[in-house]
Amino acid sequence: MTARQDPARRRPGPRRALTEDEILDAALSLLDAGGVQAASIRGIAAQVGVAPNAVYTYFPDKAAVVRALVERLLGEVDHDVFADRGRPWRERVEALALDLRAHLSAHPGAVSLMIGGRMGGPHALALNERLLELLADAGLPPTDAARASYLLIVHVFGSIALEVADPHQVGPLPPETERIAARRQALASMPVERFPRSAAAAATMADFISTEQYLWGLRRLLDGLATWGDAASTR
Amino acid sequence: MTARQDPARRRPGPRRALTEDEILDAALSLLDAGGVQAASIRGIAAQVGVAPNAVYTYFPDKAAVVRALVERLLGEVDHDVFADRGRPWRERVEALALDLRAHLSAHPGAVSLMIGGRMGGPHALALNERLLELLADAGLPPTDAARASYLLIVHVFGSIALEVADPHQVGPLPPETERIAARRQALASMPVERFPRSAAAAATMADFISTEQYLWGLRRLLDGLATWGDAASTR
DNA sequence: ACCTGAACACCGTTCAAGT
DNA sequence: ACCTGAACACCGTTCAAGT
Repeated sequence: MTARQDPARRRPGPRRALTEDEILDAALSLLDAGGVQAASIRGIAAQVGVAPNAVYTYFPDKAAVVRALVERLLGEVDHDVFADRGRPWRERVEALALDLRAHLSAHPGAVSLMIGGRMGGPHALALNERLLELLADAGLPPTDAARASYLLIVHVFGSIALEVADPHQVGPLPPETERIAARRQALASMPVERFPRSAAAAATMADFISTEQYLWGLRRLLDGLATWGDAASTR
Repeated sequence: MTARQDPARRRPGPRRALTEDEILDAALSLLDAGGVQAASIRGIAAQVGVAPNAVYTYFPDKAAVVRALVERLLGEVDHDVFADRGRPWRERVEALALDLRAHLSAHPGAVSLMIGGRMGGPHALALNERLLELLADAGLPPTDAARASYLLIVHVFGSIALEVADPHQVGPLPPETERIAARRQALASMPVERFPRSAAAAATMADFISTEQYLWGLRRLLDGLATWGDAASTR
């Protein structure tokens, strides 16, 4: 994804005016400011002060830019917060989940890009590796750890994807208090007679801090893994 | 989303040449054949034999077409398979989850459209209502049912989103055997020394039928809900 | 009311040319 | 090797005009 040239033999022409990182900086700032559609090749080029097609000197196509950007964001996750083997494994999973969520929510526009691709770069794999180590520490045999890690990944990315799924807004997620107010307002348009339970559920959920629901789900999931692990060990 | 005209007072001009459903048919066939980018307003118009801007007589903008399409797909889910209150609630949840998965996997291109929006139409709400009824039957108090239903929705849509996340392919998902072969082939490019656990996990998971992993995760999740429900009832 | 042709302001990507 | 201008084949959407 990175170094294309070995810094030896590069004879003619000007040195490159840009770095791949500068291009990704521009892409990310456009993504944050204007959402997915604002992060165009032409927009990036304009931002870094270059002709649109110059970007193709650094990346073969737009998909490569997106992959590199996703990789960079995943690389920002701090592994230390859940690498501490002294703490209970459930706490470590929660720390990882919260850290991932914090990083992804900071760039709502990037979430759909992550889900849209395969997330198979080195940083993605490194995170997966840590999660599998963690589940091995928890006592899960390798096959179960594999399944459990995938389940956890689905929860983390699925939760955040549904959370940021609001095409109206661009830019950073508004503070939680504003989002509660917006949800409450949306309730008014819900036909209560036809969908009484959904209306009641929406009214209840509107007040939840999103992080609360995220962690609640994660804990139910960990409960499921634990009971099943226990059942397996007594089999 | 539908009827814009009451069939009274419509005096001048030609009767409308199309129906909203014909437009959605075209959108869906393009989506299935060529993925999200093929389902363009211009493509739809060409498919139904009309100028691009004629579509705007039926829908205010592309987002409205997408919303209507999502609603239609969600409306195709058969409520009977999980409405039977005689069966155990876990079986009913599994039936719903499998049915939803079958419908969504039939149109891989539509998955990102569903996650990208709010899914707040009548059919989406009707499904949510059924799920909440089901969880109430299971004995969950309303607040817990609300949280649990959201958790289940995250699992269903998150699983399918990650599953179809392969921008290379368009059209229907290949049969499971082909996908296993593809996953096995992708393993070759994984750096085993750097990511031993991920490599082993990928090797294991490659052989799993996806439906198997989907149901495995769902059951862990239901286990978590059950233990927690029990704990709550003994509180 | 519904459809059309033409246009506007965008895309991603390619190609030939300059240095 | 890197960048440019120009072009190609697309988008979604709007507008004035026809019936």
